[in-house]
Amino acid sequence: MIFNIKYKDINTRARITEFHLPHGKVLTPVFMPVGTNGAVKAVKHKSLSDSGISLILGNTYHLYLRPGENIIQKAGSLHDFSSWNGNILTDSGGFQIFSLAPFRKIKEEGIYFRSHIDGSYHTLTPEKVVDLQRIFRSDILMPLDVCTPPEISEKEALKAMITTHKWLEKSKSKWLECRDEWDGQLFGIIQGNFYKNLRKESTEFVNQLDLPGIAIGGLSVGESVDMFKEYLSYTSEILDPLKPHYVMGIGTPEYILEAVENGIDMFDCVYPTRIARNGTVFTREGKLSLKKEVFSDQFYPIDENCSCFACRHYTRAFIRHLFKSGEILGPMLASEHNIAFMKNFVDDIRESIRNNRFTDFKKDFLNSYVR
RNA sequence: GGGGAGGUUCCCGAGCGGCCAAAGGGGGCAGACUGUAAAUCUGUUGGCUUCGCCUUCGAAGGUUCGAAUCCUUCUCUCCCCA
Repeated sequence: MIFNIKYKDINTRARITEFHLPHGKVLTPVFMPVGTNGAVKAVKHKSLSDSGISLILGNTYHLYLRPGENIIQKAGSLHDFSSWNGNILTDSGGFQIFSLAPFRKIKEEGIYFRSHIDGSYHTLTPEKVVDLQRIFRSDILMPLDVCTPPEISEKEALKAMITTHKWLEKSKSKWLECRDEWDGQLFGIIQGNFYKNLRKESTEFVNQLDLPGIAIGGLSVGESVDMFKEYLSYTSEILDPLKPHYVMGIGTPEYILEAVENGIDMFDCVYPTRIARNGTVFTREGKLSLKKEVFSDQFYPIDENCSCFACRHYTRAFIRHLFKSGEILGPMLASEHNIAFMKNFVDDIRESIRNNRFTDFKKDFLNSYVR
């Protein structure tokens, strides 16, 4: 994969990079909206491409259970199946092992779990997960990993990390075997929970595997903001600087600024689209919970300076009304706005890095962004 | 005009002598949401000087130690017959 670091901030580790994937060029820092089932919930592909989104997520675990890889193979690829012409990064299902814990058992060779849909029994191994993503023709593949919650013992964290490492080696071998079939890029995932020695070991392990990209996993899993910052900073400092850096599962504008400052290039999160569906939108002044009574007679856009469809055509008062009435258009407009917001936000971050004023940008943003 | 069924807290609706400021929905208000089992979930929803008191179950009286629940009258709504 062609990967170029285009600009580096002089005061922080923030940087602008560019890489080429089978479905187009990606400029970082980039925010990737999550489309678990091949669609960003409540958002049309056209809205995404209109907003300049070049890379979205899909989820191997979910797509494997439904519709199943056979259907996607028949369709040609996940892109063909979903009619999305941009890039797709597929997450492995490692996070589902974590979030659907009651249904699964982790063994050395893989995970045994019951479908959350119909209770049927399944097995996912690292090899199988790579193979599924091969069938999907994912532009970026994520390996199966073991994501763990905060406050587990060091022994448990070590065990999860070792499993993750073994699985990553298997994933790499499997990926190398089928590389001539398509140009999907496998990233490595760092684990190690909240133990610095383990984080260090995991980072070094992933670095030396020399994969196309590196992801920091196991953050934003319920730890405090301070813990997040501490472990983000600690881990990112020892990443191979010549690879794309991806922090999985963030986030909010605050988290993203923190990540960018630490040299992170990519991030994904359900947060912007989930809170949108639940009635909350981003603005540069902070979040607005549109269902609140105060918005009932605000006959102007969510954000005057936003050029998204929702802001060009609808008022806060009307979108609030849509939410209160249970109209599907409410979540659609809010989701579209939040995605546009995140896109504009990272565009501005990139601009500030290019002008060597990222630190000021961060300070100014946090000043006006009321939590 | 005759017969029947009813009027419960913002709405629908349970309760049918004390455990009732009154189940359960809905609506309202507020909070949460971070590699999506989420167009979801949680809290709250008569007032106050809040381990207690006051007002409240169509209205007014009555029975009772005690009434949303029983009795009387009035009033309103719905259904059937004329």
